[in-house]
Amino acid sequence: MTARPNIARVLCDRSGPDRAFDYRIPDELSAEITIGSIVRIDLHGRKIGGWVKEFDPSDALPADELLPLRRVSGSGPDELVIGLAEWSAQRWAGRRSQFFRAASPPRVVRSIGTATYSTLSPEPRSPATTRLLARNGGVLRLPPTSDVLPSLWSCVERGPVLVVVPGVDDATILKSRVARAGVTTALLPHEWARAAAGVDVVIGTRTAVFARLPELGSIMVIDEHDERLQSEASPTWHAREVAAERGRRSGIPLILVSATPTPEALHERVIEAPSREREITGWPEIVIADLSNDSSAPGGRLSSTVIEELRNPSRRVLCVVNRKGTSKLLACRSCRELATCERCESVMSQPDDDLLSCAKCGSERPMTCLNCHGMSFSNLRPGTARLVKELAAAAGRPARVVDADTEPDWSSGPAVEVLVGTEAVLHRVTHADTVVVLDIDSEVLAPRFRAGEQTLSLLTRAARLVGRKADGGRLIVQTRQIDHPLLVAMSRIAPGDATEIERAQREQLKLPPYGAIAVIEGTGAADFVQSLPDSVRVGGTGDRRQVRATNPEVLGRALALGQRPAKGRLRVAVNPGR
DNA sequence: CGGACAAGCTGA
DNA sequence: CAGCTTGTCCGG
Repeated sequence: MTARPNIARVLCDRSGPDRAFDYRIPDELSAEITIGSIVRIDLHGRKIGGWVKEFDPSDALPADELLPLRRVSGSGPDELVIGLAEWSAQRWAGRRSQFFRAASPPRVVRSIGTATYSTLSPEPRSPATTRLLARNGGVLRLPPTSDVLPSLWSCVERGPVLVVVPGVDDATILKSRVARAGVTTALLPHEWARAAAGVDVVIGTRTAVFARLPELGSIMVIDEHDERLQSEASPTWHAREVAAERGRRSGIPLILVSATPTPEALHERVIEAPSREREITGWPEIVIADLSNDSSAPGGRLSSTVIEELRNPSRRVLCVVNRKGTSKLLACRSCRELATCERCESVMSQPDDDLLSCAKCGSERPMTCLNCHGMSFSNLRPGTARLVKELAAAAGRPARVVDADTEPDWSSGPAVEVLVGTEAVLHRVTHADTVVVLDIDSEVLAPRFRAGEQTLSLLTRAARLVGRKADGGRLIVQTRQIDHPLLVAMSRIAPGDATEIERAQREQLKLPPYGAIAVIEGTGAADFVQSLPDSVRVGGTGDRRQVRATNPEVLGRALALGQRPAKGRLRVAVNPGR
């Protein structure tokens, strides 16, 4: 143990400067303070929180010229995680305090308990994962219906594992399965202190990648292709990339698990793919339905393949409609009747809390449903409302929209309802016999560089919902581009080929991971990009600019040098998801 | 972010 | 030129 520190360099929390200031450590606090401690400080006459990130820095003022620390509030991230947070702030051009907060417990932790490791090493294990671990990690391509548990057990054999999953529900389910096997676990962020003390398996969503852990044998990122692993808000940090950096810093392997790995995952990594036979049995039947020369559809939105499926009353069919357009329709929450105008029958909007108004003729009425006198309305996308009628007519059985307000269960009547929803429905409904993707083209052709990646992610999600072909699972994908290579590869159950198509395209266009992009938005965008060094290339006009660099490190360093406007808005999104 | 202070604006 | 508003700077 070195001499007691006299000075603490503290990074400020919340608003204010994203800067660190030095404080004198009073004698009575020196015993309990550590690097990462969460402390209270005085700054400019205000009491604020912060993190100790360094002791006795060489460029500090003499201790007697500094203000004293007020108190130590509790435990925070350790040195490894602090380094990871600082690296992330640079990589995604965000505030350090934001990442430090992600690395801190949700509630004050006064003391960290003792480790609870078990000596169990459960079976069965995954030989492919064991091989990857021996080669310092890589990509495990696992068909969507395959269980990840054997892979996790392979990791557990090596020591404590950090498992990052996309959704909160994924985390809770996995945690209970792991606990049932007699292996000790901690679920983040709630069990931050338990994880910091030491358990066999730490599970959480993307922020868990910043968890403080006393020792670690490996890291797993499950469903690496899932968009939820990336923050939608700026800074647009991605848990996969942070996990990779954490693995590098700790010298431990990272296992990326996905049925359809992204180009970022495949980049410079060893890949373990399933046998052709396991691949085929691990996916549902995938049918590509041609919409381009199929006239059986009224309105041209349903192919004969889909209509046939809809007419089979024993099959639970879930139709996914892609998000398109932003205008909204109001539908009664109780009877689902659309809010239409009594005079001109056009749709009505809701200018304030208790009034409906007609956009066409201007007439107004209270928020009441004409059909059932219900007083509560929900928003529908115009496409969805019309589509429900079309689908019900084609199916000869009722169709119902599933959104945030409706129960996701199938009706138990003589004929099962057809369910309809936007992509979010794939997270709400847990099982179906068939998923119909009504318009994959709007996904494949979307004007974003991740369009292909997101298409594959959607298909993987849908595949998991219907299950294996042997169990009746079927995935019908409607398209007007029957020859699209991505769709052809998927219909042949060759996700390896599909991910390779996507990877090669990114490489050719120098898009991530073969280059780095930042999207700069806001009134300060023009001035900001002008102030950047020559190491980056800038494009775009007005309040929306793009910055490109050869790699994320160069981009991060350049963005850190940019002049942020004193006033006006600026959003910097590095390698954004959307 | 928000307090401090300096530079600009207004009205008698 | 006092009294107020607006802008810019900076914090240990």
